[in-house]
Amino acid sequence: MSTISDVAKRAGVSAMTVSRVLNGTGHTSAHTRARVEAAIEELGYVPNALARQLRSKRTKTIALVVADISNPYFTTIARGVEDFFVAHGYSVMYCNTDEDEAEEEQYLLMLIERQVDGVLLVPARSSGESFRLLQSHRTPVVVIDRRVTSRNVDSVRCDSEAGAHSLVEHLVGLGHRRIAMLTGSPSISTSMDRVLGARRALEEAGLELPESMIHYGSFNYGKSNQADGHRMAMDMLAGPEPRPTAVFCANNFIAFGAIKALRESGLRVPDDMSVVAFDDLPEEWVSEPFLTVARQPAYEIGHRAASLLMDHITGSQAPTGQSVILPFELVLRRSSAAPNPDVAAAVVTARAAGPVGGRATLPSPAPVAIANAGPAHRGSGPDEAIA
Amino acid sequence: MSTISDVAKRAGVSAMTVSRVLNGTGHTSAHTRARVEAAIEELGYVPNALARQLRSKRTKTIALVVADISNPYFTTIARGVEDFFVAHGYSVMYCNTDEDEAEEEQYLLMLIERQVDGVLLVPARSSGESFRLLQSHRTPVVVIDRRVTSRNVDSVRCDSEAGAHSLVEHLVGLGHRRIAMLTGSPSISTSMDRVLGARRALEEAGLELPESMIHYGSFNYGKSNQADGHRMAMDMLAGPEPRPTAVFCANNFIAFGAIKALRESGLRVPDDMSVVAFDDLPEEWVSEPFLTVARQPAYEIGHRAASLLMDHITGSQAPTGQSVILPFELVLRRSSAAPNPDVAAAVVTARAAGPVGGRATLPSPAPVAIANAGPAHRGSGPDEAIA
DNA sequence: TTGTATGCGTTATCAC
DNA sequence: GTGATAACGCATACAA
Repeated sequence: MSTISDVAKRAGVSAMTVSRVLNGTGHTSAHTRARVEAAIEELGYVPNALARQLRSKRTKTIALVVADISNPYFTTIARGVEDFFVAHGYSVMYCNTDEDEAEEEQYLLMLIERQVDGVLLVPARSSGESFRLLQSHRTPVVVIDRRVTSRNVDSVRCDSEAGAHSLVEHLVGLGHRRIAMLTGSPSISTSMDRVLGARRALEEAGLELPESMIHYGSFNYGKSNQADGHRMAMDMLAGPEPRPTAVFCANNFIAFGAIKALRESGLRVPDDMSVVAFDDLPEEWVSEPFLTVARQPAYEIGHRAASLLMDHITGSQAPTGQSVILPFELVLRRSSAAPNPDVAAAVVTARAAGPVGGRATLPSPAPVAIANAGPAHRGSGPDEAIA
Repeated sequence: MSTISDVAKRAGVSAMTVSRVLNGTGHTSAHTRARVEAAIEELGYVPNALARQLRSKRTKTIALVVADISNPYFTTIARGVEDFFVAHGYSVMYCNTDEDEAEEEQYLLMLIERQVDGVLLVPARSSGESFRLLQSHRTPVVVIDRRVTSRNVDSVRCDSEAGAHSLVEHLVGLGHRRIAMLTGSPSISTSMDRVLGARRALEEAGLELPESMIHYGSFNYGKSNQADGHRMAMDMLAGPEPRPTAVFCANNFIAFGAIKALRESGLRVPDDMSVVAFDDLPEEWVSEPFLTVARQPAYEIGHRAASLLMDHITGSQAPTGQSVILPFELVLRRSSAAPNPDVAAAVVTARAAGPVGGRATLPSPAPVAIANAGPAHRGSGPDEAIA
C-alpha cells in the first residue's frame, strides 16, 4: 500500500536513502538508518517486487516445467530444486505440461513474459523447439530427465539405458526368455533409451526384443487421469501366445496400471508374471515394498540441475552442452522371480475361469535385497559420469 | 529483448497503438493492425509482464500455501486449484511451509511483495496472525483445510469431526473397546476436530478416550523426512498394558509410519491391531488398497476454495466469514476387522519372540466395500453444509 | 553520507 | 483512429 516515498517523507529523508537502507547498499549513518527503519515499521511498508524487478531486470524467480508435478518422481526432483534455490533467495514456479507440446509452449511464453531468470525443463519432445524459444530470449535453461538433440544445452538425467539393461539382465538371470516391454512415447528419449537398454541385455543373452513385444503409451495420466499401463498390459495379454513370463515397465505409473491389469486378469505377480520397473515410490508411502525397480536419484537430479542453472544465471559458467548422467540404483524385491512354466501353461487353458490356484501368492514380508549399481556402466567418476 | 517501442518504430506507429493491438482495446484500423502484427512477428516481440503488472496493479497470479505439496492430499487440492485458475488465465505459485510459522510468514511477505492477487492458505496455526498480515495489505485470502478463530475470513474444508466419528463408530461396531489415537499438532484445528469426533463416538458407546490414549505428533515429514506416525506408534506400543486393539491415525502419513512400526514390531494388521485413518492415496498408486479410511474430497476442496477466492478478487462477492464444509467418504477395507482376543493375549507373552503365528496374514484380494457417508452429519444441502 | 535526475516497459488519460 | 504525455514504484548514475 505505502510506497518508498511515503517512508521517505515520514523519515524526513529522500527515497534513495530508504532504498539504500532496504538493500544494504552504500553507506548510511546509523542515525538515519534507525529513523528509516522506524518509519518502515510504523507504515508496515513492504517493497513492491514488481517495480524492483522491472528496474533491476532480475526477478529472482526460476521455473520448473515438468509433465506432472503429482508424479512422485517429479515431486522429488522438485524438492531438490526448491531446496537449492530457496537457499539462494530464489522462488520457484511449477508448471505442468502433461507432455503436451502446445501447453509447454504456452507456459514457456508465459515464463518469458514474466522474465524468469531461468528455466528447468523436462521437454515434451526431444527435438528441442522448446528451449530454442527460451534461448532466443536469452533465458538460461537446463534440461532435466531427457536427451535433446541440440549441442548448446546442458542436461541432467539418470542413466536410463544402463538401468534398463540391469533390470532386464536380472530377469534373464532368473531364467526369463519372453520379456515384454511397456514404455512411453517414442518421441521421448527416456522411453527409447530404456528400450535400447532392454534390447542390449537380451541380445547379450542371445535373445531378442522384437517390436511386437514393445508397447508404446504415455508416461503419465494426462487429463484423462487414466493409467496407460493398464491399457498396454491388456494389449500385451491379448497378444499372440505364448504369453511373456515377465514385463518391464518403463516408469512407475505404467507399472501401477499394469499390475492392476494383471490382477484383474487373474494373473499373480510374480508367480504368473514377473514385473520390474523404473522409479520407486517414497518408502514411507508403502508399508510392504513389493516392486523390483531401478531407482533414479531424483532429488540429486533436481539439485544438480538447479546448481547448473544457477551457474548460468550468475554467468559464472556458460553452458557447454554437457550431460550430467547420474547412476541408478537396482532394488530387488518380490515382484520378480524365476518363471514358473507349470502355472504359465495352466493359465492359458484357465484364462476365462478366473484366478489359478497353486503356489502361495504373497510371500510373507521379507528383508529387501538392495544391490547398488555403482557408477553408470560407462561411468568414470565415483558417483556419476559426464558424457 | 525488444520492447513495445521497437515494435512501434518498425511498424511506423506509436507505442500506444501497439499496446491497443496487443490488448484488443479501443479501435484500430485493419491496416495498421496488420502492420503492427507483422512487426511483432518479425521481432519475436514478447510483452514484459512486469511492466504491465506494475502499471495495471494486477499480476494475474495467486499463491497456494500448504504444509507440503508432496503430500498427495495437498497435491490433489493443488490440481483442483490449478484447473480452476488456469482456466481463468491466472498462474499459481506453490509454497511449502512444513507447518512452520516462521517459514509461513516469510512466504506470505514474499507473496505480498510480489503483489499476488490472492492467497489460498493452509495456516500453520489456527490463531490467525498469518492471514491478518495478508488482510492488512488488502490481499484476498481463503483458508483451506482448517478452522480459524477469525470471523472475517472464508474457509473450505472437510468435516473432520464427522469423519473421525464415523471411523471410530465403525471400530466400535466391530467390537473394539481400547482404541488409541495418533494425531497431529494440538495447535492445528484438524488434529483436534478428529480427536473430538473420535471421543464423541466412544462416549456414545459408553466408552472413553483418555488423554493417555492420544499421541500428538506431526502431520507431515518436515525437514527430517521422518514419519512421526512411526514414533507415535512405538510410543503407543511401549505404553501400559493392555495394548489397544485398534488405532485411529489422523492422516495418511501418520498411518504409513504407524503401519511400518507395527510390522517391525511383529504385529499384523488387522489380526493383531486394526488401523483406520484419514486420507487416501490416489487409487492408481496402490495395486491392492488395504487401509480403511475417511476420504476427503481434496479436488473439490481446492476447486471450491479457488472459486471463492476468485469471487473476492473480482469483487463480485466480499468475504462473509463463511465455512464451506464438504462431506467425507467412508471407505472400508481390510485393515479394520473384529478384534482377536486370542492373538492379543498371545502377543503379550511372545512380544520378544518375534511375529506370532496363527491366522493368515493377508486375506486374498477381495472386493472393497465403499459406504458413502452422504452429507455431513449436521449437513443441510445435497452435497455439502455451510456452517 | 545523502540527494537529484532519469529510465525500466507498459498503459491511462487526454488531445488531435 | 491515432499520438503525446505522465505515471506505476523502484534503483542506477552521477552530483553534492
